[in-house]
Amino acid sequence: MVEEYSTEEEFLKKYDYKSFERPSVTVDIAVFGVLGEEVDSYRKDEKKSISLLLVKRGEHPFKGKWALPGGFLTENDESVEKCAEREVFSETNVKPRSLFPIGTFSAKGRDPRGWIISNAFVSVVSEDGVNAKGGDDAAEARWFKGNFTAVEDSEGKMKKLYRLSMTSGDTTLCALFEKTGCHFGRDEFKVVDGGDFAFDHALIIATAFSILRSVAGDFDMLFDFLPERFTLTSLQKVQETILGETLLPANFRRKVEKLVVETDEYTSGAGHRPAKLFMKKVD
Amino acid sequence: MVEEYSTEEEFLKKYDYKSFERPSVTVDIAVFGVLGEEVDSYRKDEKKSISLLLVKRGEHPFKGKWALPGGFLTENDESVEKCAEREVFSETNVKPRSLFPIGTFSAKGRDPRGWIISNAFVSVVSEDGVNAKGGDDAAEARWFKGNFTAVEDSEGKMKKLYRLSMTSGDTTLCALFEKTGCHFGRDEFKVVDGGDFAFDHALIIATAFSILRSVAGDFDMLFDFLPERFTLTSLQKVQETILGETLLPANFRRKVEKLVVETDEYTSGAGHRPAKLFMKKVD
DNA sequence: TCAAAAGTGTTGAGTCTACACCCATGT
DNA sequence: ACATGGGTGTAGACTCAACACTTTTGA
Repeated sequence: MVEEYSTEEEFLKKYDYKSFERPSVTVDIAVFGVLGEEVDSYRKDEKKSISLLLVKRGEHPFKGKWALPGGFLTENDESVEKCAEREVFSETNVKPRSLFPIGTFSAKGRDPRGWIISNAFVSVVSEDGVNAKGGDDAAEARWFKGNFTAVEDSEGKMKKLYRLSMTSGDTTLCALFEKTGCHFGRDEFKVVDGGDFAFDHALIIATAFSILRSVAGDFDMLFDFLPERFTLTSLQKVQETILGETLLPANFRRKVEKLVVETDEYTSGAGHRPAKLFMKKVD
Repeated sequence: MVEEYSTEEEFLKKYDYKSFERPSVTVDIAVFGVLGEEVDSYRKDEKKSISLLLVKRGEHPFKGKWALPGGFLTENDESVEKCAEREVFSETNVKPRSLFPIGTFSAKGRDPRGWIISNAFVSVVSEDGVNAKGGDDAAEARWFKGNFTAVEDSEGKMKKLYRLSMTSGDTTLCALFEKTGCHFGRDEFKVVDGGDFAFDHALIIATAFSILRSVAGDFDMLFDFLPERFTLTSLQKVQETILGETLLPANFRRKVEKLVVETDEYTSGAGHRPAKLFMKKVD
């Protein structure tokens, strides 16, 4: 490689870029949705919660553990985004509304099979087209209700601990993290207890939750969780769910009114006053 | 691989994760600094400008073109961050203050040598310890004064065009982009004219500038451009340079006063009233 | 009738912007 | 003396959180 070549063409013919030691590359996607739960009274609206799609691994390593959907980058010249889109579709039968890169995870030892690095993404799917099912190599795919919050440390100690808790039916997965810093407005975490997640997926999930929350003010992203037509309250619920706090309806309406256009449609059959349906403003 | 293995151990022994087709992996870093330019009057302070480190390629492909510092991930089990840090140090002799992942670039055809994907980073170095010089395989390393702004389209056409212009001495590099969207608060660009940059580095640089600007309000990041002790005006200049707009000093001081602690040191010999030196508050 | 959500109006606290003004320095 | 940046004060504009209040529906 220190040899001299006179033309680029000649160089390329002799150059073997595969002759070096190199990692294998995977893609993992944190697919988020804001899904509804049934509720008691006919008057009340659905309670929403932030949900994340996980698949139970059908093969070694981590056979039987829960992991993010994803897979190897093996199709020649396929981009990581295309690969991520393909993997999400094969697990959910839904084309993701958006796909956002949240970093490459490449810490030593993250995969027992060897030197394998993962390009992680956050993806958002809308509540209407959601029907997860285990596809190809995944034994089972399920939506987990997720929660990622700072925990109060027992008096005195100043470590910033965060707990991830994910529930689906009778299955609950937990993990514990320490916040190690904040750069470029993005929190960084270290795993204290990886729980029962496969690979380093606990860390990827924590990062995904943190980044999702940090962009909770971006309404273009919030729209992706909803159908084309939606009520302002459902939009508010999405933001509240991601932020983990409630907002005052009057103030929320004023904030979003420049970002939406009203339609002439209304909801009905909800046990209370009908709500006007809105659409995202395209301008 | 569809065979059944009873234990994870047995599986790992037989599993050859390298048997699949896979890309080679590189790391490219947009190293930013806010550097001063000499000025005429003894009274005036240095004019600052946002600068980016580029290296002139000494080898094919793109021999003689300017590229971001970077290199292949070839050292077994090395993480992408470690690799990026090592590459920056070998080009600048400066440990980067911070390193922020801005995505993986993997579009088909981005590298003429074949299927090679790049993990891109933004890095910030402080103005005091900057002494760029061409290291190992790079023929020459130089700081380019950079500019990335929207251009007014000649009447009517609504395409959102952006121009990147980089200057170092008598060398000027230009490229043109179209903004294709905005997801998660991050602008996305398509190359209209890649100019004289190597590989797809025009696109990586545009993305880097855009992301840097989007986090210009994060003071922790701004501090990384400065020495440990600094004047409030120099901090203001850094933010102004990145934002591309001027701010009112009185308002700026009020905004940052909670984020810094004063020292008992002052500047001197500046041809005007001395300025108190401040430090980043750690809390 | 009434609980729940849809939707409007208002007030006061706090923040931000723009500008006016004085201070200290090296040549 | 004076241009230049360092630094403080303040009035008006603007934004936003909080709360009060009216409307409309399905059972």
